[in-house]
Amino acid sequence: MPSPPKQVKVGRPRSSDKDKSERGERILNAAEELFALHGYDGVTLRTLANAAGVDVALINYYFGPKQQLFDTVFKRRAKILNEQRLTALQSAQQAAAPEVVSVEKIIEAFLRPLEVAQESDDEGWKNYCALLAYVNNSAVWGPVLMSKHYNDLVDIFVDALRAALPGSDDADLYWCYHYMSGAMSLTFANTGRIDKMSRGLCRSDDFRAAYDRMIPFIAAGFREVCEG
Amino acid sequence: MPSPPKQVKVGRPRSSDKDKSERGERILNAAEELFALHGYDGVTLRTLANAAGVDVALINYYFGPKQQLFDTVFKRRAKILNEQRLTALQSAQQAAAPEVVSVEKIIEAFLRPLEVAQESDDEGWKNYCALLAYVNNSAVWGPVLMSKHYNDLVDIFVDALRAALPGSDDADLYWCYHYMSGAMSLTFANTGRIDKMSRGLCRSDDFRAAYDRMIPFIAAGFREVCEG
DNA sequence: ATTTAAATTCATCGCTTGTTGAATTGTCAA
DNA sequence: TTGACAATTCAACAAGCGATGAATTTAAAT
Repeated sequence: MPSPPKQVKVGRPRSSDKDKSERGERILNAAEELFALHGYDGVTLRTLANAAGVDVALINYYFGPKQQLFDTVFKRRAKILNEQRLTALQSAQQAAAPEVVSVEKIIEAFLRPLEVAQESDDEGWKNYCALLAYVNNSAVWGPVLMSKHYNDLVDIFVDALRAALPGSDDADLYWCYHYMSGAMSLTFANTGRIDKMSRGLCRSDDFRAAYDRMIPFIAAGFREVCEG
Repeated sequence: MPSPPKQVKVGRPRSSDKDKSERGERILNAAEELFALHGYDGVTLRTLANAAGVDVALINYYFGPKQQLFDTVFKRRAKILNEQRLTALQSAQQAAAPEVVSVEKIIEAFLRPLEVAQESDDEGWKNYCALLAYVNNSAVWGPVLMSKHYNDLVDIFVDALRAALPGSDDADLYWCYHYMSGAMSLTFANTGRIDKMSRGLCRSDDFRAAYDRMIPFIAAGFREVCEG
């Protein structure tokens, strides 16, 4: 019997073919998911092409070589996350004016956008959080990509923390920020580790539980070290 | 002119050849370093063989397939670290008896072996800490390897924390432990991130600075969430 | 002395890798 | 209606992948 008409057509698709468009986005989404799960070297362009329902060569056509694709994937939501964190901080500052905003509110502005993203129905954010943990903890990617896309935000948040914790040493502030960064990336990476560790009592995907406890935890840490 | 006598001999080496022995260890050490830096898929057996000064086939001869090698590398120092943490906790408990040991002392027992290892002249521990961060933050390896090699220790430390923070909820304890785990793995991963972030004010390899601040930070967090 | 086992190198297997050039088809402006 | 350009598939490239069986040399056991 003849195999079904595969209908794989070469050349530019008709613009009426709706699912033939947004292919760039489909590539980015699949890349985000796969990179988050397997890391840079754990993903082959063919696996990725297959997951995105796209020919291998198209990846290079849109995004250039693999490294550039990785950077593009990482940058995409970094931009969004930065904006959301920034506006959250600014509105907290306005609400507190003329007083300086409290440590809790600053940390809330830092974490809330992640929690909202995770609870949203855009599955991509879950993947991005895992990717963030991968990059943040890598000695190869971390100092490059994190610094490139997040350093400006760090400056702003450290400024706010310095104002909220008057007289504190800058080294203390940066170290505490680093602890927060580590706790944040592991927690929102959603690895399933805490599920096993607690034998099902806590669930990795219960971001509300993670978020609610994390704010007092981190805030108390900052206070203890920076104004103790 | 004739090339210099390469002298690559086949067959079992003379036992007098000192540098020909301990080849298994050399493979493990090189694997530890490379896996920590590039992750599981970022390391090829040929690169590894080259770094260890060994033939490719020897890796399989000693450690079986690649996955098994990875597990062996991870397990090696997990065993040591577990023992050191455990004895540190037990001697803290003896020193505090008949009182229960404080939160600070428990966290100290958890972190101190890492700090000591990092400051030691065994370079391998630095690599292992980075590997730990990689595994801990990976959704693929984390729930498997961390649970396999560290869950027993978690139980013991959570027990101690429960005693130090009477009346606290177990979910609170596990979440706080998770935050500690995240802060620990990023901090000791030594990625160089904080150097860039703080523009040289803090240094990734200043483990003493990281350790000294981390204990009050984490302890205050536990207290706030679990007995607040 | 012989035999058995351990430790090593080498050559090779069948597949997979990232990347690219050429061919094909469609759009859109001149 | 033609010509430039955008979007896509296909086929192929050289290089590299993990794994392994065979050959070789030495050590240890009998």
